[in-house]
Amino acid sequence: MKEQQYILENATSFEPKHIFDCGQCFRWDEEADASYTGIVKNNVINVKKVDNSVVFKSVGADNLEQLVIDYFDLNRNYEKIKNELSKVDEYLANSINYGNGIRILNQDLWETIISFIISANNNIPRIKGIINRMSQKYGTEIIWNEKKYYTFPTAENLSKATVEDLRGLGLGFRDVRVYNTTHKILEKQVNLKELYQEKDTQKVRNILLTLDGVGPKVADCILLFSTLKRFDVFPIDVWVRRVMNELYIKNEDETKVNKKDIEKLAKEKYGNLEGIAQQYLFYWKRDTA
DNA sequence: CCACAGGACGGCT
DNA sequence: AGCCGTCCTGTG
Repeated sequence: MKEQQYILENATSFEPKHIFDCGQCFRWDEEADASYTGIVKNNVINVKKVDNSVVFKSVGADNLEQLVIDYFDLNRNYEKIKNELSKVDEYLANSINYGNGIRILNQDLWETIISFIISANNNIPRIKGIINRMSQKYGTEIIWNEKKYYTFPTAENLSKATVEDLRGLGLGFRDVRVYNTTHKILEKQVNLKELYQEKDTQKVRNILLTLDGVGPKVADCILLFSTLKRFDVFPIDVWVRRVMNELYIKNEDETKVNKKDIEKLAKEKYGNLEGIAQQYLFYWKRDTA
């Protein structure tokens, strides 16, 4: 396989660390040379920021440039988005300054659904381990620079795993959820392609909520981080609850803060860009914790 | 030994 | 509709 390369010049709003460390993806690892290597669809891609350029390398991709433009959402003007959101208040402006290179990825919908079901009550190292083992067993091998990588398994391949198989990979109580959702999607009880036809985010969200293991937070993550690409959602995890409480609500006990209140506040302040605002706030709060 | 980590679910009031 | 115990596993 011949190695391909694509270089993005004058890359503002593109910082690999910000992108890969803001909790939206699980298949990227940092290399010794500060580049990142990850798996996108059937490709292994290496990303490195050099001065103001970003160098993408891969093998086997039909069109690396198009793949990268799609995945990293390069046609979206983040400078404009950041300018707009920075006007909201000083808090958000500061968090945007902190995570100025964040971009929200266009990740495969199926992969995003399963990944975030696994993320429930879980931490990132373990989530990544589970997904790696799953891919190793049910994905396809790719060799690059003499190292083995594995694509995320298709629904069809993953459906060959029994609940016990999944438990063996370390999914814990999420095994049944992944099993049920895999089969539900494969049997088209939920047709993923149809989700793209529906404009109303809440209707898509309600459909996602019928999947086992998909609750409010996971549904919002799927809507935001996948190719569904909805910004009018506001995933609330412990970190977002914490930061929203500290900045605005100021309840003595953050666990008592009502999710509805946070959602209302986010909608009022950040409007239809609330999903992107959430990423800056989350990254800032979690990274400085 | 226990607490807890990017929640969901089900069985209670 | 809200509250709360429970769910597997690795780490501190």
